[in-house]
Amino acid sequence: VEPGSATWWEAHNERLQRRRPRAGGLTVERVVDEALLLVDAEGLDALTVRRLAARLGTSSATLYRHVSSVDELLVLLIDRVLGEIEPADLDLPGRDKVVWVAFEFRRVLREHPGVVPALRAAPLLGPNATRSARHGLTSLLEAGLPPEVAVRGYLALIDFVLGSVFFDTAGHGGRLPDDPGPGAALDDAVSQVFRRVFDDAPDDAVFRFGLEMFLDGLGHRAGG
Amino acid sequence: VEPGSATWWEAHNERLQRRRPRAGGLTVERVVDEALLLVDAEGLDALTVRRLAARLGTSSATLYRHVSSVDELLVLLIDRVLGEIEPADLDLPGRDKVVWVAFEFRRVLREHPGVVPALRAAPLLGPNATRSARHGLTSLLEAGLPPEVAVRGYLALIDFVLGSVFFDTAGHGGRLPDDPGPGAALDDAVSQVFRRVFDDAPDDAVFRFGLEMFLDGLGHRAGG
DNA sequence: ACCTGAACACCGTTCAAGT
DNA sequence: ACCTGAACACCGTTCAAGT
Repeated sequence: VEPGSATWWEAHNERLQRRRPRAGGLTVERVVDEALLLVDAEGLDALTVRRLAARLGTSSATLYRHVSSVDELLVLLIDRVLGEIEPADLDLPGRDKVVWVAFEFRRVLREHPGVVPALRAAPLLGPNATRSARHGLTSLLEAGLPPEVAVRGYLALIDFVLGSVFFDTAGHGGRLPDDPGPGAALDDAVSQVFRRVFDDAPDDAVFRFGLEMFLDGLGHRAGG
Repeated sequence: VEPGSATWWEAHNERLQRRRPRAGGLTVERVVDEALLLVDAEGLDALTVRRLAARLGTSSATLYRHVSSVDELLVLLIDRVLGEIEPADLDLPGRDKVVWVAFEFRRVLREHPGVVPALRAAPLLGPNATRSARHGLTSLLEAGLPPEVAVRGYLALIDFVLGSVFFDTAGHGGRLPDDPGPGAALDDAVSQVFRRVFDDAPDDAVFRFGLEMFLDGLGHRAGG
């Protein structure tokens, strides 16, 4: 069974309930927590079975008694991170709720930039992923959107947030060069426009702008 | 110098002009072309120096005479792929030009799904990346948007396209399970909504929807 | 029954030795 | 001057041997 698939998650949950206490006190949760600490500190490349084992005071072979492959570890890591998403306050007006959903998803991913590439490892079907999808979609429905619009809208919104975070957390200081040097590649009329706009733009100007565009468009469909 | 940075690209271009013909007939272009074939056929994980060398009939050490690291190879690979983006037809009306830009970027990435994670390796400053950024931004300016709006709009649009492609090409059949099985994680009221919408939705329904939302929002700023 | 050292088949990268 | 076999320091994963 493919780690991260619906049937895998089912089997995983059964496994968790069936387990007996171990001598070493090592649990899947502890392994995943330590993996996240490692990724946060040194990036996804630093997450190797051997290094993780060393941090936990065991050998790599021992880790395979808790996690059956690196892929499975990544799946658990992602859902662990998505668990940090907080649902929107119930009293918020509709549009503000949608804004909250977008910013919360973005905040959590930006706090753990190393895990971003791992989002591609498997579909987002873990308990925390489905919980936040439920909350997100509910927010859009409460904002007055008909179901068809809300579902497409939620998924498109997630796409936009992920794309923003993908570039923002790439670790090369953004898409524009900090130090272009003389005769740099972007040194022409178009780069003048890019530069002029960015010289005084806050870090999340593009994200806020894109989100506003999107919400304006959504607003037109709210009447449904 | 960091591969992919503006100063690196400058040095790279000089290096290309200064080079003399090699005995084996192996060039950087040939190495990058073969790398793309390999990634298209077997995914990014299959792209190793050793395997690439074998396909080119040499040893791994020899490849290091053309490309100084895997990171550099990825940077060249990305710009190679972005070179397949075709500029919008000059006669298209403004809004259609923007739609073209989004769909072209999406088309090219979907044709080479394996390279998507590598987009994070370095800023997009290669010759083909800057050329298509120039064309894209020009299209938004021609659609009647003031420069500030056009720049933010272009970057937000790229974010959205990348996010869509990121999930669509993940190789696990999308974000929703094909075979949920009995009692699957999403089997509740919200999943009913997701399912109902998706049962008859074409593959790119979410992308088209998000793009329309975004363009509607942009349209309101065109007067600026 | 649980654990794990040692091994297997791979990596990226380097460099001394060859032509 | 150009090339490259062999080595180094790593990987993920397995399994026989230990407790």
